[in-house]
Amino acid sequence: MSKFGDRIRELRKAKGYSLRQLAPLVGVGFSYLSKVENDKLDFEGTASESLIHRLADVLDADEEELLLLAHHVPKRIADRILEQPEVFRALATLNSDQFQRVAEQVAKYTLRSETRTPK
Amino acid sequence: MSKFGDRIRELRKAKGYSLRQLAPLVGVGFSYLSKVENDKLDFEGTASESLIHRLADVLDADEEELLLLAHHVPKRIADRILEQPEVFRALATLNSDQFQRVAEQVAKYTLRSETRTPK
DNA sequence: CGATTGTAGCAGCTTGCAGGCAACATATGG
DNA sequence: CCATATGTTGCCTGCAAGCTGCTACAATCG
Repeated sequence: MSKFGDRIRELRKAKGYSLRQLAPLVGVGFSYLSKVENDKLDFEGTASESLIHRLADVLDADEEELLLLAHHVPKRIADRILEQPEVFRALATLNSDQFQRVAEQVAKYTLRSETRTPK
Repeated sequence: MSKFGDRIRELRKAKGYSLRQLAPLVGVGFSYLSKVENDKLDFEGTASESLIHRLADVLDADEEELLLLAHHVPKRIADRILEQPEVFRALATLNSDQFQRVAEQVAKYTLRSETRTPK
């Protein structure tokens, strides 16, 4: 269940790259990329944030999505947490129902701004 | 402006420990502790999460508070983010007003459960 | 004064992360 | 069948984080 690796492979194929083609574009060896895609890294863990950044760039992907799949907290979110720790600490304490309601409120605000720029 | 170091010193003094007394209790050298308190570490960065954990333990402090002061995202919060990424991504996108309103809703829920256990 | 405390510099050392390399297997097309 | 492109895997290495462990020195205080 390595969603991250699967997603990378998906994106790579969508661009028609082989491992050996993509590797130099993101500045690593092709064998390392294979391990990343199959979650077979020597150590316990995932690709570095900087590699994910380059991958997102070259593959025209959503960097935050990739970071999250690789179990990294994106900086944009981390910064907010460090600015307003109490809010996030409280948020993490809520039960599912309460959290769900907060999520709905957040969704409302988000929808509103998306509605202003329709296709 | 090293809030973290200052807080550690505060907690240590409150317990009446000297650097040389506290150091063995958390398993590091006293000179290293001094550097931690003064934010004068050889490298760019902060104390490790494991050291912060032991400090919180020995000093009877709030581990999450210390982690946040040291610019680490506590696991409990990180886990929530990885479970519900979309919510947190949206949350980080809100402007100050919107965020403020969400914060108030969260605070309400939190207050309610605190009210059930009065002093 | 002498003992304790904190500050600071510097030379290591250990571990884990990040990635390279070479050999191998597999597949595909002519 | 061969040649070439592709993906997989094991081992090996470089480097930086996060310390240790001195040493020396200044400040404080009883």
